[in-house]
Order: sequence, then C-alpha cells, then structure tokens
Amino acid sequence: MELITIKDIAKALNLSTSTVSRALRGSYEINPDTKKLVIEYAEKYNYRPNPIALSLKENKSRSIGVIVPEIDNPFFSQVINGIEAISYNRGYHVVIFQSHESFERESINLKHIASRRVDGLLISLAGETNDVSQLKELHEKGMPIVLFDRVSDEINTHKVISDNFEGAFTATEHLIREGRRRIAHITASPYLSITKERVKGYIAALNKYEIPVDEAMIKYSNYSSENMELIIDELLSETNPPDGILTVSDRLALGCLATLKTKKITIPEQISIVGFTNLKAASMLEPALTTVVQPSLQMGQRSAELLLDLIERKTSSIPTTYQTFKLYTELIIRESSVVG
Amino acid sequence: MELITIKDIAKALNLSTSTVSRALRGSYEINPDTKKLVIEYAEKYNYRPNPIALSLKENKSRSIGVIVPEIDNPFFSQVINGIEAISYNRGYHVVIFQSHESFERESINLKHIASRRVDGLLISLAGETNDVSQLKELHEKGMPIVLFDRVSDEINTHKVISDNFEGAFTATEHLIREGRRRIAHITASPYLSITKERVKGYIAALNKYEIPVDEAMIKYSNYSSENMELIIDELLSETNPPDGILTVSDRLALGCLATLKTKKITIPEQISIVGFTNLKAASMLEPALTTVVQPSLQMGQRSAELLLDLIERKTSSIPTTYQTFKLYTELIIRESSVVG
DNA sequence: TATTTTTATGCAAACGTTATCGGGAACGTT
DNA sequence: AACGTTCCCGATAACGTTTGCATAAAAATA
Repeated sequence: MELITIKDIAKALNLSTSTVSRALRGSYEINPDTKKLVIEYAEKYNYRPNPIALSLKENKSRSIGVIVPEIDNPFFSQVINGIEAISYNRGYHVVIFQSHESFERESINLKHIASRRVDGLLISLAGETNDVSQLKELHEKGMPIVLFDRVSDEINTHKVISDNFEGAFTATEHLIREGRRRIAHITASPYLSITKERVKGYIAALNKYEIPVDEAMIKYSNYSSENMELIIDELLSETNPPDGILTVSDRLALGCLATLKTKKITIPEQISIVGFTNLKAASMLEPALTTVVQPSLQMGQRSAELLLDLIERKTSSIPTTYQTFKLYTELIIRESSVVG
Repeated sequence: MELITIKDIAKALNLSTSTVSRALRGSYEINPDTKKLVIEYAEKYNYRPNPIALSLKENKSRSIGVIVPEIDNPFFSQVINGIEAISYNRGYHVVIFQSHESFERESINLKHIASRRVDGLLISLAGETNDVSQLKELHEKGMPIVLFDRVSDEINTHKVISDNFEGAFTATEHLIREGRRRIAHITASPYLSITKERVKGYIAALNKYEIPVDEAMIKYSNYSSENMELIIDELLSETNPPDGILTVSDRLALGCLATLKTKKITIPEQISIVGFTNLKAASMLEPALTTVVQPSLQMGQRSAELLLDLIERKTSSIPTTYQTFKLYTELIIRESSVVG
C-alpha cells in the first residue's frame, strides 16, 4: 500500500510541498511548466491525497454514521440501500452500526460516533430506548442528525417517517370492512414512535366503526418466536378471541402465520392477518399476505439527502428549520385478509 | 461538537501536551498527582482522543471496508451482520459499499478503498466482474483482503465460501431421488465462483445417476423478473421440458415460483423446485421451499475474524499462508420438491 | 538605471496526537 | 563537594496536507 505522498513528489522534483500542493490543486500562481511536471509525476506514481490528513486539517471526515436496530432486517437493509445510494453520489462514506434493539448498545454506538468525528448521523431508535438524552446532547453539541422511522419527539431535527397512523388506520378499516369485529394488534416495543402511531391509527379505526377497544387485544412483542407463541396463546384463550390481527411488521406477521398454522387455525377464514412493510416474499406466502407498504428505499434516500444538506449547510451557518417528512403508505390487499 | 483536545488540557493545567498525553495513557513516568489532575480534568470536560489524528499518526484507521453486490439482499445483510458483530467486538468500524453487480461500480469502490486507507477489505465480487486485476494489485500493494462467497482463484488470500459443490450436488441428488429426471438449473452470472461450483455439483449429480446433461437446461439469469419470465418460457417450450428446477438462490426461486404460478403449473407435481440460502420466509411460502442452507452469519463472522487477524498480524510481519474456508451447507426438504 | 510590480516559489504554522530525546531538580552515594 | 541516579516533565519532530506570509528573481515601469 506504499502510497506516495506530496512530500515524495516534492523531494523527487526538488520542489517544496507547498508548490506541489498548489500545483495539484491547480492554483493559478504556479508556473505552467512546473504544474505540468508535478501533475505528470503524480499521475505516473498514482498519487492520491491522504483523506485522513485532509480530515484532520478540515475537521471533517466525509463519512456519515448510520445506527439501525438490525441490519439483517429487510426493512432496514432497504433503507440503508437508499442511504448508500445518495451518500455515494455525494462523495460520502457510510459507516454502519447496529443497536440490536438494545439501549446500552445504542448508547455505546453513540459514544463511538461522538468521538469518531463522523460528519453526521442517521438513526432509527432501538426498541429498548426510552431515554434519548444522550442523542439530544450530541445534537445540541452540533452533530447533524436525522431520525428515521423510529423517531423521538424530544429531539428537534429533521425526521423521516412513514405515515404510520394512516397505514394502521387503513389496514384496520380494511379488516373491519371485511367483516371483522374483534381485531387484535400485535406490535413492537411500546417506547417506539412507530408503535404509538400505529396503535393510534388502529384505535381510531375501531372508534370510527364504534367497535370497543380492548386493551387485551393489544400485544407488545419482541421478535422471538417463543414470544409470539405466548402472545397467540393469550389471544386465543380469551373468552372472545380475535378474528383479525394487525401486526406491526411483516416479520411479526410471518411468525404469526407460522404459529397459527401449527394450531390448525385457518387464515383468513378464522383469523385474518395484515402486516406492515411488504417484504419481497409477502406475495408468495401461504396465504399471500395483505400488508401496508412502507417506502423503505425512499426513506433512506430522503434521510440521507436531508442529512447531507444539513452537514453542508452547517459551515455556512444558515439557520435551519427542522421538518418531519411523512412518506405515504399503501395497503396491498391479498389473501390473508379476504375470505372467499 | 466543540470537543476538547489535549492542547486545551495542557493549557488549562499549565502543562505540556506531552505530559498530558502521557498522563492520559497512564505512563509510569508521571507524577501521580499530575496524572490524577489531568485525568480528572479530562473526565470533567469529556475529553476524547481524536481518532483521525491517531489514524494519521499510526497510519491506520481502525475501520474495514466491505463491498457487497447488494446490501438489500438477505444473504448479504446477514453476512454483514456477522461482520459487524466481530468488528464491533474488536474495535473496528465497518464502511459499506455496494457494487450493484456492476464491474464499473466495483472498480470505483476499489479506488475509494485504496485511497481511503481503510485497514482491510472484505469483498464478494460483482456478477459482471471477470477481471480482478485491480483487486489483485491492491492486494499486492499490501492491503489485507478476504474474499467471501463470490471469490476468485486469481487472488491468493484468505477466502470463505459455502460448500457450493456439495450443496448443489445434494440438492440435485435429492431431486433425482424424488423421481425427477429432467432437471434444469437456473443460476447467476457465469463469471461467479458460486455459479461455476454449483453448476459442477449439479452436473456431478446428474452424472452419478447417468442422466444426460443438457446445456439448454442451464440458464444464466440476472435478478430481474422479466428475465425470469423469459427463461421459464424457454425451458417450457423445450420439446422435453423440465420436471425439476434447481435455482442458485432463494430469490431466484421466488421469482421462479411466481412465474410458474401465473402459468398455472403445479409445484411440486409438475415441476419441483429447490433454492439456495434459506430465507426467513422460505418455510412459509406456497409451497414451502426446499432449499440449501448457507451459513451466512458465520460466513461474515469468519471473514471478519480472518481479516482482522491479517490486519493485526501485518505489523508483526509474520508470513501468512492463506487458506480457503469452506462452510457446510445443509439441505432442508420442504414441500416444493416432495410430491405427495 | 533605479524603482516598482509581477511571478513563482519556499517557509512555517496548523490540524491532534505520540515518541524520542534531553534536561532540571532532588536525592543518594562516595 | 562532586558525581551518579531517579523522577518528572518539556521541547521537538513526525504523520500528510493546506495556506498565509515572505522573498528571490524576473519583468515592467519610471
């Protein structure tokens, strides 16, 4: 990796490093002959400026940090795809961190980010997180941050989310119109914004059709399969068990399907199911899964754009008013929620 | 982000930067009182060493680059999950790049990597790539590199792969034992090592059972759905159409299933299907997909371990003999390949 | 020719850190 | 009293780069 430096060029050509630097940057105040000489030498020996030295000098790294709960979750990997696409085009590198839904792990990641002098941060909060003070502090110290998907009210910065309320509302309404009256909602960590917003949408739909809301029908799950087994058992042992289930994600819907299958419950006849996200495989499932599409790629792209704008605006210190961008969701109706 | 530096501490405490540095690093040759003073001050003002300055000084970045074809591909996101886990534990950061199966894009990424002074590189080759000279050059210049999944013979370094031959052989044999005699193989880019190895396994199984190999039954696909439509049409219009299909990935199997469904072909009765990877959803598909499990997480972990060992050994310049690690695959038999 | 202007280059500082070297002060040893 | 140790600490250089300032030489002007 013996890469050549500006010093090497200077020595070889009997020039000073300043001259070489200026020649390379195309400064006007340099003799065209010298300039040519330097540039040719640099080409020949494949000179590449040391980005670390530049980072040190300019106090920026041209890289952004991304913290997601799990990279191995199709939703997030699609978001990252969008982030990478934009960052690549604008000359930034993407450094990946996972919180694994753990507050502690997220906290450690934030510490790394803080000291690593990454130029900005994109984050979707961990399920365990209900204290964002560290993130807030980081933001107040001047780190450009954009929150996506799982956001927090306590931090005043750009946010990019799906229209979770609308998505859950439409999905629930769909179940109701299909004749369901006892609809359960299996959701994620109660701390998460997506959870809260979707629960609200779910309740709003029930209210609209004057269906009583039963707290016992709202279940908070993590992603383990034992947990899903437990939840389903609880729901089924109700005196009035559900005839429809809205899950907070396709991944949960998948577990839900699997568990119900082992219990010989027919879908959608006995229980209808609607998911969230629209996994690639959703249409090929048995039965094909009705789901609320989330525009994950766009979420990543938009988030990255906002963050990079923030980073590049920071220097010119134009005051920014922060906004929350809500992306449209769409209900795709398939077999899992339509009888007959 | 106004982070404090060693200079600030020195100034505030009327010490030299050297003393502060030594105190912070716990050097013995420092007065315990002074040391305590410095450390307390550093704590109080939340001093964090500037990693960029350290990188410049030590000429290493404590970060590794990862180039994958698509991050939004469950196999690769699982691999990255493994990579991140190990890197995190060993104090390295992961910088992500995508080639999108494009040679040109991969090449540009390699250029970035080369000049970015990442400490090492993990790469799985793009489908288009059949010239690895740039990668080779990078390796010869001293960059520690580990190849995974899609590797190349031309580069002498550590490699981590699945036992593709064995996986394809077992899968094909399974189809044969289930009574199939006309087995097609839909695979990926012919340049890829995984393609070549799996084709070999497929052919070896056919040979073992003295089934003639028909080139027309081997189809090279990209991941677009139109392409799949075309391929299926070609296969079906054969005078002797296939009764079984082995695909190079579950993603292709998914497309395959979808296309066959639209053509009202029953699976597994008319055509059996076997995939590769074992997506989370594979067991929930209609029909449930028989597939060869690839240990993606372990692949990522092992690759990262090897790379980090390589990086850390580099300094002590112990000569390394490179190895290729073959991870076991396993056939999971489900409905898509078993009649009755 | 003497002076000013222009042109082209070098010097040194700076970014934050650590390592090498050296040195003053205090102490102990002859 | 002279010398050697030990203990702390500071000055400096170095990593690779850019940049403000200085300056020599050349050119232009008077």
